[in-house]
Amino acid sequence: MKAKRGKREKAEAGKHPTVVDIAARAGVAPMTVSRVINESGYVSEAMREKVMRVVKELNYHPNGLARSLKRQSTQVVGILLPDIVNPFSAELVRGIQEVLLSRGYASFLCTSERSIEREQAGLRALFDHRVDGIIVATRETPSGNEWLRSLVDRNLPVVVVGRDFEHPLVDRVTADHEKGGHEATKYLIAAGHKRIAFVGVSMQSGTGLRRFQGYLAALRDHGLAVREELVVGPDSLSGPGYSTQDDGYQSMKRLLALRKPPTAVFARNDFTAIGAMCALRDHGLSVPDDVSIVGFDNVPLAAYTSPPLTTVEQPTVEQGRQAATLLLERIEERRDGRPRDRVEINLNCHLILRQSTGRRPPARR
Amino acid sequence: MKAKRGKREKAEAGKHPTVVDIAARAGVAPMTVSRVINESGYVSEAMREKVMRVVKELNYHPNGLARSLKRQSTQVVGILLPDIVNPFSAELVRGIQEVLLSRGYASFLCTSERSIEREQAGLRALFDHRVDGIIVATRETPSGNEWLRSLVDRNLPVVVVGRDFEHPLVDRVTADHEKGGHEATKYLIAAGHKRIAFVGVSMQSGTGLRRFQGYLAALRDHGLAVREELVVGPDSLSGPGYSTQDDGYQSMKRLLALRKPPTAVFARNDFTAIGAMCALRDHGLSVPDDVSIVGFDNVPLAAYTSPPLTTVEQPTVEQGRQAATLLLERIEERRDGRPRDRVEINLNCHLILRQSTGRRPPARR
DNA sequence: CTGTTGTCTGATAACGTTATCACATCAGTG
DNA sequence: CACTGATGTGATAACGTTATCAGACAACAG
Repeated sequence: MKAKRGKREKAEAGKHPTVVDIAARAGVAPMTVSRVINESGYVSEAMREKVMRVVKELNYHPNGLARSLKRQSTQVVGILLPDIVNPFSAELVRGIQEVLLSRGYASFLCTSERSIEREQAGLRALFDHRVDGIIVATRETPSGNEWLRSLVDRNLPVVVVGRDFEHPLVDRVTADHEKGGHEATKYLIAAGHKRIAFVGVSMQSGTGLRRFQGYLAALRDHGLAVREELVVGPDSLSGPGYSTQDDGYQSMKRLLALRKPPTAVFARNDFTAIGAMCALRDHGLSVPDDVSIVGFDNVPLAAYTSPPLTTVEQPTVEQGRQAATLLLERIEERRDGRPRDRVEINLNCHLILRQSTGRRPPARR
Repeated sequence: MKAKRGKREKAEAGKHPTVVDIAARAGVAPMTVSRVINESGYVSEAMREKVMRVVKELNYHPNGLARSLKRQSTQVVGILLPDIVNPFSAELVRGIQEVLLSRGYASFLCTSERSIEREQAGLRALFDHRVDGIIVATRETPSGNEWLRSLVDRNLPVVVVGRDFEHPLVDRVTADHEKGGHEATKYLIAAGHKRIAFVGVSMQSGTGLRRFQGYLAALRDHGLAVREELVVGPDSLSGPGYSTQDDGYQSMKRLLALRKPPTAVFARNDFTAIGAMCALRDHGLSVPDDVSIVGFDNVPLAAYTSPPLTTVEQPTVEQGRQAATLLLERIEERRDGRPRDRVEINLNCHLILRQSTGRRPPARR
C-alpha cells in the first residue's frame, strides 16, 4: 500500500514512470522488467504477466535516452534534406522510411533550406543525439563537406544521395542524370530540332550540372554545335536561385529576345520548364507548335501543366530504399567486422512523353 | 605520456571522447570540463583555456543523450507533419525553425504520409526520445487524437497547427480558412457569378471543410442557393485523396457534364484548382473567359499556371512562428509554475488577384 | 551422490553527463 | 583576527536503462 502511494505521487507530479517504479510495484527487480519489455533472456510466464500488467497500468514507456545511452545505439537515423518543399525530398523520404520502418528504425529529418547555418545546426543536432547513421541529400558546399568528413571520421555511417562525396567509407546513391539529360536531348534531336536550348544551368547544383553534361554530350554525339547563347541560367545576381520557376521564366525571356530563338528547350527541372512555358505563353507562342519543352523530375504536377510536360523521371523512391539499405548495412556491420568498401549505385532515368514536345520542329526559322 | 597513449587507443577504437577523457588529459576534474563547455559556474581563465585546448585537440562533442538524460530536457522539439511535399509544410517548418534556432532549440521532423501507422511511429519516436515538446500539423484521426491525448496527459507540451484538438493544455494556431473561403466566394459573387461550384469537398481535411463553410456562408449572405450538384469532391472510392490535382480534374469533368455547368469554381486548394483548369482546357474552355477559378494556399506555382491563378494566401510562415513561440512558452513555464490557459490564434488570409478570374461572368448561360 | 545443463531471478556496475554539496582560497570589513 | 562573501575546484550521486555476472533451483545423466 505504501508503495502504491509512492507511485501515485510520482504520477501526479507528472513524472514518467521508470523501470524502478514498475519493478517496485510488481515486486520484482528492475532487470526483470527490462527483460520483459525487451523480450530478451529468460522470464517465466508468471513474471511476464505480472510485469506487463503493471506496465499497462502505469502506461509505461521506456526512456529512449537512457536506453540509447546504455546500448550505444539509438535505432534512429538522421535524414538531411536540402529543402522540404521539393517533391524529390518527399519521395526520397518515402523510400527511406519504407525500409527503416520495416527494420525497426525511426528517422529524424532536418532541412538545410539552403542555409549553411541550418545545415550545420541540423548535422550537429543529429550527431549530438547520436543517431546511428545519416543520409545526406543536401548540395555540396565546402563547409558542409568539412562537417560531413568530421562525422565520418568519427565513425558515423553516412550515405549520400543525389550528390557526390569522395570518401572510402561513404556510399553513394544517385540517378544517372547525365544519361537522362542525354536521352531527353537525343529525343529532341531525333524529332528534328537543331536549335535546342538548355535552361537553368547552374554551378550550385551537382545534379543540374550532370543533366547539362548529358545535354552537351548528346549535341556532340549528333554533330550539333553548342551555341553559347542557347545555354542560359539564372540572372547572375538574382539571389541563391530561390524560385526556380522564375529562373525558367526569366531565362526563357532572354532566349526569346535572341535573333534566332531556339525551337526546343531542355529545362534543368520541371519547375524551370513550367516557368519557361509561362514565358512562352506570355509571348504568344505555342507549346509544342512553336517550341518544344522537356523538363526533368516528373513532379506530380507535370502531368497537369498545359500542355502536359514531357519530362525525365528519376526513380526517387528507389533511391531512398537503396540509400536506407546501404546505411543499415553499414550500421549493422559496424558492430563487428571492419567496414566494407564504398558502394556506388547509379539508377536509370527514363523519358516520359507528353504533349509539350511535338513530333517535328516548326517549319521555318 | 601514459595518459596520452590511453586517449590514442580510445580514438583509434573509433569511440567518442568523453568528459572523463578530456578531464584526464587536461589534468582536471570532469566537473570542471562540464563547467567550461557549458560556460556555467566559476572557472578560472587558466583552466578554461587548458580545457578548451584539449576539447579542440580531441574534437570533443558532448553526448546529447547523456546530457539530456541528466538535464531532463533535450532542447529538441518534434514537428509532426501530414506530408512533406506540401508547400504548406515547408513554409510552416521555416517559420518554426526561425524561432527555434534563435532560442537554441533543434527540431526533428516526422511525417505521417497520411498513414496512421507512420504517424504513430513518428509520435512514438519523438516521445521516446523525450523531445521537449511537439508541434502537430497532421490531420485529425481518432487514433492520432488518442495518442496525442496520452502524450499531453504525460505532461508533454503540444501545439497544433491548422487543425483542431480540444484540450485545455493544447494551444492552437491556424489561419481563418472560413473567412478566406468566404472572401474568395464573395469576390466571385461580386464579379457577377451566380453558379459557383466548390471543388474538392472532403470530410478528411479540417481546413478544407472550413473553406467550404466559408463558401456556404458567402452564398447564404448574398442570397444565393446552394446547389448540391455544384459541390463536388473526390470520387468516393478513389483512395485517400492522394493526388489532389486528379481530384480537381475528375471533379471538374463531372461539373462540365452538367446541363448547366458553373461559371465560376472555388477550389479547395491550388492543386485542385490546377487540376480543374486542366480539365477545362481539355474541354476546350477558356479560363477566365468561360469559367473563373479561385484556388487556396498561393503555392509558389500558382503565379505560373496558365493563366496565373487567383487564390487565397494563408500566412504560413507566421503560423509556424506563432506555434513555435507558444510551444516554447509552455516548455519553459513547465519548469516552474502551473500551466497557463489554452491559447488559440487565428490568423487572417487574404485574396490574391491574378488572371484566372475575369471581371464579369460569361454573357450567356 | 556428484556433476552438468537449462531455466529463472537479482545485484551490481556501467553508459556520459551534470546538480549538489563540500571544501579551499582570497579579498575586504569591522 | 574572526567574519562575510565571492571565487574556484573536486567528489559524489544521480538521470533510466541494460550487460554481465552470480546464484538458485530443477531435471537429468553418469
